[in-house]
Amino acid sequence: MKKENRKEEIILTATKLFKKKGYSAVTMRDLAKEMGIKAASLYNHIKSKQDILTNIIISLAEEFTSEMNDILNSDLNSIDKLNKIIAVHVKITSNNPNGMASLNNDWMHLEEKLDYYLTLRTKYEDDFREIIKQGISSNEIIDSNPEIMLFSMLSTLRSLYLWIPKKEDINPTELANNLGLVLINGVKK
Amino acid sequence: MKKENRKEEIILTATKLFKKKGYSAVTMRDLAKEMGIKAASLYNHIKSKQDILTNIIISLAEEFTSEMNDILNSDLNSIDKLNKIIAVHVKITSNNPNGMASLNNDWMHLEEKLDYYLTLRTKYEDDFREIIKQGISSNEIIDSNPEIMLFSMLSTLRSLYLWIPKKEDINPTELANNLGLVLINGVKK
DNA sequence: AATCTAAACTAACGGTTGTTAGTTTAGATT
DNA sequence: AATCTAAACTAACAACCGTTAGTTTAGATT
Repeated sequence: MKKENRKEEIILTATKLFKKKGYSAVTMRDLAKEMGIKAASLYNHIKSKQDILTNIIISLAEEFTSEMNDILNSDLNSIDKLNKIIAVHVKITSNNPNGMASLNNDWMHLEEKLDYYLTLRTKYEDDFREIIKQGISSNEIIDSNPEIMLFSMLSTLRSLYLWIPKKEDINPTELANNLGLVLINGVKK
Repeated sequence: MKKENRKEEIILTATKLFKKKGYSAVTMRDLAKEMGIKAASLYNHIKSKQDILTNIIISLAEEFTSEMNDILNSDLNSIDKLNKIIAVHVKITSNNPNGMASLNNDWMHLEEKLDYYLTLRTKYEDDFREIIKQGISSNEIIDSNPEIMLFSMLSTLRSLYLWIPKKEDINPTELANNLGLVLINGVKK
């Protein structure tokens, strides 16, 4: 099926445009023009505009869920689990920074799949929080507000999509390491 | 002029809707319905949809600029300057979390004022970066990549708008203190 | 009582939206 | 050579968009 190739091209182009202007501001005519075809032709490959967004977001959300499950099933200590989470965010974001923009900013425009997305997201955050609490119990992490620590780390990781494309010179492994140091050890000497 | 009151009500309502769905997805009819009037009536008070967005974003951006200037003109050491920056973000975001959503997510839909906004933002980031570098020079901050430290702190601070409204029980001063600890000292024991 | 005015209203505009229906094109398969 | 099919096309749709023009309403000022 060549159709799948073309569909992926369309989704990739849409992802780029969604990053720049947001889902709602991108029209099917914008997308078609960027592809060099007419808007109606898009419908030979995709079901709807909605369908494109769903495709972008759900596949990423499921990737995060899968990686989190691997980490939970590992026997790493809490700090190393946090380092692993950081590495996962760097990896997934490096592979598709534009898609991460949609995940972060346009999830509310999902329709049928909105509830499913929210389920995955809540589960991910719960798992993340549990790792932090576990680290506090085992005396690896300071006994401070776990909610604030979760929020701070997750905010930074969710913003990677803005930052990674601007620093193509830095390599993902090195970035994950440096980021781990800053997030886990702080900036103070 | 009573007109100013009504205008502010409209902007406040628009800010709430923009937070929920983004600027492009909110129509003037949505906004009017939320106000309990007809779309055309909005134009007795505001110039255009664009004008509302500009109003929301530019006033916030100028507030940040002004606060940053105060910090630069202070004689605090670098770590205390960082703590001050954190407190400023918590304060401004607490006062207008919905507006911060527009600042973060809809700035690209500014038209005439886009260049001005970008000038303010770049200046703010440059000043922030310079404080970090100064802290490295004076041996207060670890000699790690300042770009990564800037990115990490700024990401967390820019995400406060998502978090503050969900935690109304926490007081702003306490939040700023805890956040300062986490961002500056890290989470590791 | 007559006048003014802020703020709502109705009606409509030209343009844009996502999408469908039906048609054409050109290369691959029989 | 005849047939099939993926993928483009043109044309059009009903709905919705931001905005303007002109009118009505009701309370305050003269």
